[in-house]
Amino acid sequence: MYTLLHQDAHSNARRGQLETAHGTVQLPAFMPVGTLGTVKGVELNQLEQTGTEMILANTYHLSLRPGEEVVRDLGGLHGFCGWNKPILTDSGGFQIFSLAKLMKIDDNGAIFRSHIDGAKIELPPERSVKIQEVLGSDIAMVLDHVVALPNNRSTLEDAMYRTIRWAKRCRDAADHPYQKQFAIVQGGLDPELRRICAESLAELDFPGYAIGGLSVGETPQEMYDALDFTLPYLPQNKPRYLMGVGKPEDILNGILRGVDLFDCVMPTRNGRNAQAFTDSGAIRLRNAQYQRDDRPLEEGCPCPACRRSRGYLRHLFIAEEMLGPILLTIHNLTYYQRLMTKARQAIEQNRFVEFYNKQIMS
RNA sequence: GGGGGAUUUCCCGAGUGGUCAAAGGGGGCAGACUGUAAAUCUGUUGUCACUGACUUCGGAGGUUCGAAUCCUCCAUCCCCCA
Repeated sequence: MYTLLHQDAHSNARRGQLETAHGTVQLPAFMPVGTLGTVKGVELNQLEQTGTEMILANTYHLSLRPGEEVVRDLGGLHGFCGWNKPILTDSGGFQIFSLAKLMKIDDNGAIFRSHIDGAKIELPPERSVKIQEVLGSDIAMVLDHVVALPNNRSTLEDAMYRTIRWAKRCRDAADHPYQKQFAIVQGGLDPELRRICAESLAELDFPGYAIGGLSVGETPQEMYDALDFTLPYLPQNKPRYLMGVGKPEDILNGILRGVDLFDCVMPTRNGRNAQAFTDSGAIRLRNAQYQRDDRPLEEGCPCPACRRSRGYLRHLFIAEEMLGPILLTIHNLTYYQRLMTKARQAIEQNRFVEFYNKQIMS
């Protein structure tokens, strides 16, 4: 399912391809987040025009609402939401972190209090696998135990070993004609824990590997260091996915170190919150300085937002018009996908380091 | 003509003797957002020489150690009776 097309001559950056039941994804790739089966505010044709090839949806959230059987009866995740390209589902592991206040965990699994109606939701690894199979995503993630950083070693260690145990259970429970399962490396910022986790999971021979438990409170440099001491222990011939990351510079740092796949809410959420990404930095459109700014967000950007002036886009946000969040989300996704396209080209030409330096400087 | 009620910081509005530069909204300004409980949240919003001082609660005067708060007159607006 993974093909390494080209290895950059001067860095660990790799140009690859990921084949799934719903199409091929060019790597490195960025997946917009569509937790509930929709990339918030963006129609499918618009999403395709941003250059998006794969999106992410969420097991926990879709299981609560509308329920995985409903999704199955409406054509599976692809038919349900209308996106006929690759979809990856996260396992609910991130909710163990983000909904920690509503969650209890033991070795059997996570137990949530539904954030919608308070109902008790049991999520052992086997159930996460089953939900994802019923949803019918192309790639399913194992249920992992995500903990916040910084954290003490015993907590990190427990979460890491539990993640390995759960990965085995997920693999054993998996039974689907085309869905592939990715394992997730935990271990916080501890090199030894990361190595043990990566090596243990590698032995289980998953079709892909993710690095999880990052961008949860540590500094960017700590995250980059964690990549440096984790990636060497992951198989070269399998795709590597850095979960939940990130800012454009984080993504470039990931690619530089050999990451193939990313996802993050940042372009969509920040777009809804009036922040636009550009090569010259983020633009906070609500700021007064843009009131009479007649320039587009980014010169030469083909997205629909950039057919308007910054002043107009600001007006949409100040007036709380829904078009503002929609346009800015599309712009940010266009920006992210353009960045990925340029990164892929740079790798092919063995010029990724040069490209990286240029992007980081600006 | 007589009686009653109002006038608060950009707006609405709370505040009836000190703990009031004055609650709470709104608006403004700024910031955050990394496998989405997020079209959300946070800070700030009289001036300055800013751990202090000064100016401010329709206007003017007065009572008091002390007034947005009490008294007098004036201005403007609203309601009721003629």
